[in-house]
Amino acid sequence: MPTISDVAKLSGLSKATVSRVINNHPYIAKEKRERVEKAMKELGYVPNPSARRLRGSLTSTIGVIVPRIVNPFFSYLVNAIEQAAFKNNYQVLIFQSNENKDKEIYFLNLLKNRQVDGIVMTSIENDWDVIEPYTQYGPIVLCNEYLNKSNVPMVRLDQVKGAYIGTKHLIDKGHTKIAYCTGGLFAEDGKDKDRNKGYQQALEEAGLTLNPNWIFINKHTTEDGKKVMKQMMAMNDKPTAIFTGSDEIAAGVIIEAKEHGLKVPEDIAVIGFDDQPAAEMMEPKLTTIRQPINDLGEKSVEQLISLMNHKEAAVENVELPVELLVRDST
Amino acid sequence: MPTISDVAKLSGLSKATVSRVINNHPYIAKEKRERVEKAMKELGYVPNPSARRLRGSLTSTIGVIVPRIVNPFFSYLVNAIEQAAFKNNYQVLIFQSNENKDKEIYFLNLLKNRQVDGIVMTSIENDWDVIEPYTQYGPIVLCNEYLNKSNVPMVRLDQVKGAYIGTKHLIDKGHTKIAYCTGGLFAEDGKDKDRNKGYQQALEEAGLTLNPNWIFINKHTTEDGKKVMKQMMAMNDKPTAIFTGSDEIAAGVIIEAKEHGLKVPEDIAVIGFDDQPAAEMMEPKLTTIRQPINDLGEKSVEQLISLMNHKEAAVENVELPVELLVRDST
DNA sequence: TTGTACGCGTTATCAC
DNA sequence: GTGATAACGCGTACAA
Repeated sequence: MPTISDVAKLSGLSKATVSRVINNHPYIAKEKRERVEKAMKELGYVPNPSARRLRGSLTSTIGVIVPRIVNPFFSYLVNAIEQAAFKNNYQVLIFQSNENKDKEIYFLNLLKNRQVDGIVMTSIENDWDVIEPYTQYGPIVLCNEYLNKSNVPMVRLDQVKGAYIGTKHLIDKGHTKIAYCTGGLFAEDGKDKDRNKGYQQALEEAGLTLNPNWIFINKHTTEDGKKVMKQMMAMNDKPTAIFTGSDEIAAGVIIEAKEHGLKVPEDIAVIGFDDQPAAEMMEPKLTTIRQPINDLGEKSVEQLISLMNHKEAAVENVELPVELLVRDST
Repeated sequence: MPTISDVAKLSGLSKATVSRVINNHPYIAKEKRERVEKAMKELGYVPNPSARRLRGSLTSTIGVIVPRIVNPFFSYLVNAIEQAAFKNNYQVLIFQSNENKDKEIYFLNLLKNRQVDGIVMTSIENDWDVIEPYTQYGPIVLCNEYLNKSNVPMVRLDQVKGAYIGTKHLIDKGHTKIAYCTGGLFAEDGKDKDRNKGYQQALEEAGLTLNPNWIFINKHTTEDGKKVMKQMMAMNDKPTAIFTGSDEIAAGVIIEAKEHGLKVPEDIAVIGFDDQPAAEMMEPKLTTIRQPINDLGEKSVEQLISLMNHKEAAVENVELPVELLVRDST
């Protein structure tokens, strides 16, 4: 592994000059620049990022923290971020927090140590109070997450509207008994609170009252969806439609419904969330809410880069629109 | 960002002693060790990985190169690798090559620069001749890839058997006209050559002759699957079954078949590959070949770690078994 | 058992 | 325009 000194020696110039060539400084004699470049090529020289970082210069590297990479939503988001970063000559480090607080802290420390110039967080495990101190070492952008603190840049989706248009769509189809799944606890304040609001808003507007029996909390997976369907079938007063909160849950609901001879959407209408690839593979094809994942990634990177370049760039909050995709399950 | 000197100052000891504490050296007085630990906590000290790497010590970091993270096969594989690495106190850096040769080289250079101690490659874009030189800087393990060079550790699946048991299953079901999709060119030597072999072997054993019209090359996506189905319908002599090579392609075939009123498996039997989550969500549920992705990741990491620890550990080639999952599409 | 001093590869400062 | 040189934070040989 050749170093800058090797290049200097081979080209018969000083380390300083070589460094200047590497970093595109002005005022270098054409002839010397070429000698350096030739030497670099000859030795297969590559600058050592550790040394650069240690020296204090920027690293052209940003980090992305995701909870679980196997979740398609996040793998698509990571991809979008990676593409956008690459366009801007940034390299991406991907971290999986596994919803673990300690791992999250570990990754944030990479900011402290200049391993990365900035971080995109697509989930938050720790309280903001413990994350906040890290912002002094470099910018942190919240992507798809949302906090009631004012000084954090956030890029996110209009979740209220997502749940609202989904529920509204079911109402427009004539449904009045609409079940609802949430990944959280259906609390005023907490996970998925925006979606809860959208759901309730649509109900209210239509003059429908919320039936607590039809609210399913802490649901995430296809298995959860199956369980939900089982529970609904055991009810005396059964819902005729369900807003599931994710395509996975929707899949479980549909599988279980068919298992028992129920027809979708005739007996039970189902609406998903995310528009994952599987949504189109199901039978019936799933009506769902599409989230502009690519925009989400792009805006986050833009935001981060501008923050990295001008320390005091305006902290901007971006809210992206979601979209209803009507297919065959409603 | 406090440094080792700050800790030394605060604890009233030397940098050397602090360093020893950090690295768990023997022969440190209990009392001093505690003073150091107290100081570290007090300052929120975290060692700077760049400095460590520069100094030449190992980094407890391994890199994983994947072609596209949005491909569920790879996101699950990355997850498996990450979990296994974490268990062994290794950190994982994930790189997406996007099937780009230059990006691959860029990542391999991180090995040269000691950014990572070793690399798991789950795909290979460049010729081995250009990758090989990098092995002198640290171990490279091929995971799910396969090369006819003897000195590279490889952990992979028995693809011959995968295609064989899939095709055999269709034959056992009474099919004699079995189409086949490959991601490659159906050449003797090249991408997917093992699967090609398995397919042909099963055919031969059953005394069936291969019909070139039923071989579809360069297929990868759900869209490709739809096209394949269209092509098959336009044939005079139509296959009654198809080995698709991936669950995505299988999904496309099934969607298109149903679109045209064909019944699966009565009119056309379909078998996938991978056992992705979507396989169970489809209607009919997809018969497919399950690959032991977790084992694949675990073995690769094991292999890599043993190579990193004992320079001259035995280069081991592991071949993992695949499994047929019979569901409703055949 | 502890401390001193050097070097890892790079870039910025200063002097020429 | 170019070249010495110090400094970034750390780990280790050597000395004590």
